[in-house]
Amino acid sequence: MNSASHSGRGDAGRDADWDGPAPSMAPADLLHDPPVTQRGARRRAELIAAARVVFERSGFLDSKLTDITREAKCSTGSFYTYFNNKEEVFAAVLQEAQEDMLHPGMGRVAGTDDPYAVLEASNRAYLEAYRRNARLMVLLEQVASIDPRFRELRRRRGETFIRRNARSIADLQKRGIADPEIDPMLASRALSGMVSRLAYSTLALGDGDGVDFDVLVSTLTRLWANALRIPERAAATT
Amino acid sequence: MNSASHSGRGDAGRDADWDGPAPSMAPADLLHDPPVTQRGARRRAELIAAARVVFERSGFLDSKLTDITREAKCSTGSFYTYFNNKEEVFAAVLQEAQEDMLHPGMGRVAGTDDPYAVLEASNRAYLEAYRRNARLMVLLEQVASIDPRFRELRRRRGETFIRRNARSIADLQKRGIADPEIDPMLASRALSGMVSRLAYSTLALGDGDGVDFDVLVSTLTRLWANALRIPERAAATT
Amino acid sequence: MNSASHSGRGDAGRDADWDGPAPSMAPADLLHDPPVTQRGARRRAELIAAARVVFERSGFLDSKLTDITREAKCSTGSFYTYFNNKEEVFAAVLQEAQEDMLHPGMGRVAGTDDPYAVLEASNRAYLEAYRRNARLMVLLEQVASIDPRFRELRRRRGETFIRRNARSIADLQKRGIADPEIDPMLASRALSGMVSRLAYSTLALGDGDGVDFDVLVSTLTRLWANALRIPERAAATT
Amino acid sequence: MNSASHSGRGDAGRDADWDGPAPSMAPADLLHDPPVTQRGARRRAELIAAARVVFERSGFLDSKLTDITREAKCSTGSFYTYFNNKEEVFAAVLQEAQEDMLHPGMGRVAGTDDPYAVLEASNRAYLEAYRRNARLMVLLEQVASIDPRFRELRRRRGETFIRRNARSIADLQKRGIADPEIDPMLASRALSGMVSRLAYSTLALGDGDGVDFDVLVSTLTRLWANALRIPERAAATT
DNA sequence: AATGAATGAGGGTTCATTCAT
DNA sequence: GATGAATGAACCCTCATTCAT
Repeated sequence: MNSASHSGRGDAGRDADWDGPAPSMAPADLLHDPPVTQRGARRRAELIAAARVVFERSGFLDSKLTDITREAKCSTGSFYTYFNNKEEVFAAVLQEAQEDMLHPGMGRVAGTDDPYAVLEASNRAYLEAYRRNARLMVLLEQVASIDPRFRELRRRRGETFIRRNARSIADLQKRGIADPEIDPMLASRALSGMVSRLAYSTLALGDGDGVDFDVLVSTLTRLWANALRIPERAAATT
Repeated sequence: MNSASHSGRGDAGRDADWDGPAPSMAPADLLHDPPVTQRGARRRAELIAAARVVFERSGFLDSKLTDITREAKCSTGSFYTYFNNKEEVFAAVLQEAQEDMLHPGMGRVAGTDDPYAVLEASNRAYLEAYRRNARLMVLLEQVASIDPRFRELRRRRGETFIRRNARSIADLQKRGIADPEIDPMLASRALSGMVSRLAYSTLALGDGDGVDFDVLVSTLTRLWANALRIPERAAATT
Repeated sequence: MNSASHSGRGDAGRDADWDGPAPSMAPADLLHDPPVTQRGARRRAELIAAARVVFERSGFLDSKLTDITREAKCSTGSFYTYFNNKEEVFAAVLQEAQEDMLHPGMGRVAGTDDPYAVLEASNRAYLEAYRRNARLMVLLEQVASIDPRFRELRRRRGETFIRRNARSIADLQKRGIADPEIDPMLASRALSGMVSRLAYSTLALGDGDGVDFDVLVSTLTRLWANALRIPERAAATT
Repeated sequence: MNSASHSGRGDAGRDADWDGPAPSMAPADLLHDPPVTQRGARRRAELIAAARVVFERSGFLDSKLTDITREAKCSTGSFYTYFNNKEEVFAAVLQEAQEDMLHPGMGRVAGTDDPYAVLEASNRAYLEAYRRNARLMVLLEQVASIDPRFRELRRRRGETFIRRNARSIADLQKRGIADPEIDPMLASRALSGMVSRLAYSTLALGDGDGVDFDVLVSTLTRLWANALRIPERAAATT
């Protein structure tokens, strides 16, 4: 049915059992009371948007709270009405991007069971989402390297993908399409890492400058498929 | 002769063309005048050792210069006799570890040409070196995410491995052992990334807790070999 | 007729000449317009009750206005409908307790003129009232040490007792029961201070842990009586 | 030999067993490393002197750190070389005054055993010391009402006097000079409180304005003596 | 060379009070 | 009257770097 997917929702509706209630990207322990009025909600949103702009422009460490409030055109005090500190706005910024990052709404390989095609579509969706949020990912790396709470958050985000893909791999093994000798979880860890790492270095940092996006997708897909010994155009058995 | 290697020195003496003069891990613009007297050299070494201890204990950002001088049992002022700032000591700390990290002195798979065996040995050497310096790698990630000079340094370090491995892949392709359809440089980028990423997450961060080291080596090797379609025990001779 | 009394109302009706119009515990310049509607009165009372809870829990300085409004389950803005600031609620809190503190409603040593008995009853009544309001007295000390207006208030409260007791002493001297050599006012100052100080340290702060309340009363009474050379069971009649 | 004494050292050399090593007025847990150089010691002293001036002028709460450094003519940073915060300088200020406050070097009633005379001398010494440090005592009251650590410090300071005086009382009782019915510790608590309280209100706050100092001494002494039933001019038995 | 005190700009954070809704 | 968001002056504290001794 489904296969390796960084994000695909081929098994939509059935993964409610994965991460519990809803995999929040924000550490719960630093959440401020949410605003009550409409004006409050608007202000909060403005601050989050401003924060994203400032963070992406200057990085987390070099962003001063006043930069954010200046960008949001409000007073310092207002910031503290909605957040307790810089970490907390950053968590809110991530929260906003979360949906797009975890469920890139992949290109729906409608009507195919070809694992290779599904894999490719899934990779493409993941990489496209990564590209859209590249600046944010750089930020996440930065903050994760500084603050353990965000390190944990990054880990959880990673685990979501890893488990999802481990399932796909196990599934393919069961169907006799993938190398049965390989531990699905560890393989997923390695291959998911391969994809996210390459995404980070090429899409976020701009390493290996000018790699063609499609080549990126196809190469990663081919390596992934090869690694698991998935036949290129596997007889898409009915 | 040689093959995929993260670190091997099978091609020793031939990499002079890589990074120019001498692949130093320290950004040149950070270097202080070296000490002249012998006592000075000792002091400097003590400071570097102390810095490593402090950095590994508290992270780069939370390490204060006074923490380092206190650990080194010397005055604040003395620090500036040997280094211009925190970045510079950190560069020196990395420099000290450089030898071990770039040239893990792999076990020289003496007398074999089997690409798979060479690959495995090479991966093992890399991962062992990584494990030895895990704390430092976490630090490098942290500092690279903060300071562009170290980001560049990390990039260069990565490129060293990537090019080395790209060369091995091209070589295997020429010998008809590896999938010729794949771009060696991009594949190397992806696979080297896979290895270093998994090393980081399992060995440095302790993710996927308790993965057996040998399983790590063999899984990565198998995935790598599969990805390139290298036969497991390819009759590599001739 | 009457004697040393920290609070007794043996001389009720005659103290109109003490502090002017009405001995209010609240500095007049702090007073807000009183509420008009009935709902307003209730609100105000709720805020005062909440303030007392919060003040006693956190002390004056650490109590934030929002703590009080949160405790009173009303908005920040509403606070300012009834009070101008923190000092003013505190004054209101004291006002509420004033009756109990100034006029402990002592047990009316009915039908006796024995100065010793009256003294003891009076001390007991004072200490009992002190015990009931111990937390508030700690607060008063705190605020008095911070705000001159409350320092003045505390002084006036003290003077009330001091003058009352000075009168008793003078009376006893006139009757030949107390040491005539002593200045009644200064002696009252000293002895009233002795009582209130010991009340503060033992009942409010818990010093000299576990002093029995009755021992406290009898010791203070004995010391007071001795100090003035009042005979223990003086034939006080006539 | 000796008798009630707030400070007297009639029993000098024998009280080493009272409070242990040395009754420090400063909470140990907030002490900064002492300066090493002479310049450092001077600076520290200047800051303490400046702090005392500022504290006495503006009170603890209204004194800003910059007021102190301005008064001491040094930078903000220097302050933190010697103290961690306002509390700590205040502790240092108290420390400096400690000697004078705990051991006022009483007027040495040389060659007399008359308890009354000793008592009077002792009270005089205490009150003189109090007068000298009146402003500081107001400060101590203020800070103690705010910070539990100083509340504890005040308590300990008080206990020193209380225990000292309790001994004297017990001693007099043994010698048949004082009322044996009274618990020495509680009596000491009450009477020591009487003295310190009156000292506070008259000498520090200026209540009962213009009480003559000698009258203060003699009245307190007489009340104290009376309270314990010490004969005015007890037969100073040889 | 070594020491450790001196510097001070700069940031985060608080919270009483005001005011638009 | 009630609400709760908005304000921003004020202050504490940090710490890399310099410099007198």
